[in-house]
Amino acid sequence: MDSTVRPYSKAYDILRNAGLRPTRQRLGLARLLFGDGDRHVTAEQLHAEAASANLRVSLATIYNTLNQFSEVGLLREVVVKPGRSYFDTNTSDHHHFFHEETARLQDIAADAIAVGPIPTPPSGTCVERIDIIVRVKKADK
Amino acid sequence: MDSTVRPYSKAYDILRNAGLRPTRQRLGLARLLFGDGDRHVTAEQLHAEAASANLRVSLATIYNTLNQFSEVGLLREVVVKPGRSYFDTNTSDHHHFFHEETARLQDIAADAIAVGPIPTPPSGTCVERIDIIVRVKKADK
DNA sequence: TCATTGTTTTAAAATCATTCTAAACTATTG
DNA sequence: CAATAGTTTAGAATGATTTTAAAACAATGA
Ligand SMILES: [Mn+2]
Ligand SMILES: [Mn+2]
Ligand SMILES: [Zn+2]
Ligand SMILES: [Zn+2]
Repeated sequence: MDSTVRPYSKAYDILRNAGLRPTRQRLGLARLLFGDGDRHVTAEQLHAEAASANLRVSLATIYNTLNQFSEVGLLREVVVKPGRSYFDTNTSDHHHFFHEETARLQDIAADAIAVGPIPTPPSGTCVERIDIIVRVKKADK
Repeated sequence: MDSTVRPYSKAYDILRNAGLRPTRQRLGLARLLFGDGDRHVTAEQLHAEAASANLRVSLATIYNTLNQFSEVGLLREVVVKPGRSYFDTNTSDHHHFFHEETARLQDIAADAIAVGPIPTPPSGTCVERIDIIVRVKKADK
């Protein structure tokens, strides 16, 4: 609870619960990712942030960690832009604004968009997830 | 109209109307893309299809053409999967099922999903497009 | 505490989709 | 046709991501 006194205890618990070894790199990245509010990060962004925080982590480890965290449900991958993956610390049901110019994602609460019934999925398939992306751009004056 | 007699006349008109020179490559690709119903293709798929149809086109030209067609509104790019771009011959307002296992897209008519009002876009921005992707997977028995 | 063992990290190379370059080719216009 | 601008292409380059294999580390239980 008191992350001033034990700054890694929350990260530690998150990793323990997920069945991942609490290594220095994973603890540091978990703290950056889950320390403070919901986030949408790319691998490069997180890598830069880790460097700023004096956490030495290779880019390969950033990718490994983001993928592992996604596999165990700590993160969710969001696909909005060709050639780049975003990882979302908000794993609950919700949607996104995507700012085309700045390439930033912003959450939309699930209950902020009323979606009617979805057409019956093709036979033999079931719905796994519904993604709604509201692409916005700078309002042209 | 009668593409049996003048097999390229439709493709020719499409290119003329779009202000693109009717080259052999573009005519052939337009015929593959727009010849018969709505399609969702990747660059590699179209390249393979062109080869099967004895149309010699480099992959660079496939990419150039898909991008040019998208710029003039003949195609629309759909982002559903990290690391791969899909191009949709259906440029009208609609949504998609995405089959995770087969990586195939399938149209959902715009009026088949009732979407309530979207939350007000962040200040200074306006909505450019709303993408809904219903991810489906094989129904686990 | 220490040795053992399996896991993780990493630098570096590899991969894959896509774009770029610059030279050869082609459609268009006069 | 000739001249010109637009197009195609092989091959190189790019950029994100993954893989490799060797070194570093965490866990376990004498
Ligand atoms: Mn992934
Ligand atoms: Mn593009
Ligand atoms: Zn989100
Ligand atoms: Zn479509």
